[in-house]
Amino acid sequence: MSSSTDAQPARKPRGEYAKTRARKTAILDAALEVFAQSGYRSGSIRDVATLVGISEAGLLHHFPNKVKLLEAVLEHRDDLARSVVPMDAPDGADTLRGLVELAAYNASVPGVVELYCTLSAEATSPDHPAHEYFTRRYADTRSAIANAFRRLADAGRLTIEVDPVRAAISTIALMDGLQVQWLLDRDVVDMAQELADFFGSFVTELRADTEAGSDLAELS
Amino acid sequence: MSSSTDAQPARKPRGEYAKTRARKTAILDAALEVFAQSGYRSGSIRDVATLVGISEAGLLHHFPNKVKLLEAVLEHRDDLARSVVPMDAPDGADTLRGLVELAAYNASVPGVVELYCTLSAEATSPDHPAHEYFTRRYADTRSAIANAFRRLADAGRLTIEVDPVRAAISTIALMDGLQVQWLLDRDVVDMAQELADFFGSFVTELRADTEAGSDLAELS
DNA sequence: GTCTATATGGCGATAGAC
DNA sequence: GTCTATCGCCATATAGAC
Repeated sequence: MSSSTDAQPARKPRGEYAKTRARKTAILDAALEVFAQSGYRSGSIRDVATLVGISEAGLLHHFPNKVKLLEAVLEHRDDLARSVVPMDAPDGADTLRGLVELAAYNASVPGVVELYCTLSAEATSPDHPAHEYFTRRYADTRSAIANAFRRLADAGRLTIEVDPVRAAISTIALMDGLQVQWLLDRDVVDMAQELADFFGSFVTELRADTEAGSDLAELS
Repeated sequence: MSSSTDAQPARKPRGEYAKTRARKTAILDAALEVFAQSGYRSGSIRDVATLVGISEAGLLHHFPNKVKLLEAVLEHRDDLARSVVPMDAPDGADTLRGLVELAAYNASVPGVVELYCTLSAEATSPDHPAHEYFTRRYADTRSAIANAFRRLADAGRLTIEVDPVRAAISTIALMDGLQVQWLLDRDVVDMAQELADFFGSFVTELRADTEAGSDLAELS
């Protein structure tokens, strides 16, 4: 993505590049925190810069403007999520288990959860800079989860007849909605448990295999 | 709530009061639209005033500051929601049906849905002016719906054993999450239908009685 | 009850020194 | 690569005229 190394091939073997990269990830972490707290529109580049300990102009050297910064944060985050959930596993149950694990993991990073809740709501407006991103992201997630349900249905592991796409919609809705309630009152809501129970209500043999996820859940 | 009629009992029978009230509701409607579009933090009093067709100062005559305006909008909206959903009906099924009807009605007022999605996400931050409001509101709604499930369980109308509070949590989560997806892509999601199906998966005899709600759903 | 005018301050972004 | 300084804009809120 970045073009900072395009021109110079192998001259000047200084430690500069590593330093820049460290600074960049520091900025991304800070941006995550600020955007999570205040949303994108109200969160200020100034706050991010202060949190990192540099000036506004210093920050804008690394990310040319606020929108680019947001996009970088979202991409950064998506890489991580993709590593937790095997979205196109041959066994649909693995995907569902991955989602439960993700819910459990999320309970350990409230800042990230806050960012996504706030942003996905904000980005509902068509003129929001992340609107396209979220529209695409939801469509992709929906079809990936629908595929998982389809594979489970083919394997005869669904106890009732369900429309895969609609089951995917409900699954995502449940995950999103649980996050809001969890953020407002963390003692009342166990996101991973509710999600696992939801799956358990129409998928066979998911519960027994999901112990790893349950262990993770106790970290919260 | 308002104190504009407190002092003067019956003197000066002019049309002034009515005019003020009309202006006030016009402001509330505009505020709803602006806050829905941009969220509370980014939505500006200036935009609201412009939309109504008065000046900023003129608006601030009716609502002393931005926070008071937000509170008025939320109260205004809650009155309406309460009139749709019988939260403590003796028959729990009536409450659930009310929720499905509410989901169907919501599909006809995207601005309101947007407001609540954006605000509830924003208000997740403890320092948000509406944080207390949403915390309390979610707790109240949760216990009301839990009561409905409890009554249904007592009447032997639940097909599986469920914890009333957890069922309430999932119900609310589903409703909230469906709203985000619906706002992003209104053709893919039918909020009322998904909610009704969810209830149908463990409540008996809800489907047959809910025709009125289904009719409403087709308005979207 | 509504206006204009203004005080005060935060915002994103740019220019140019080091 | 980071800084200071600054521009131009928009925000909430107040003061005072009409």
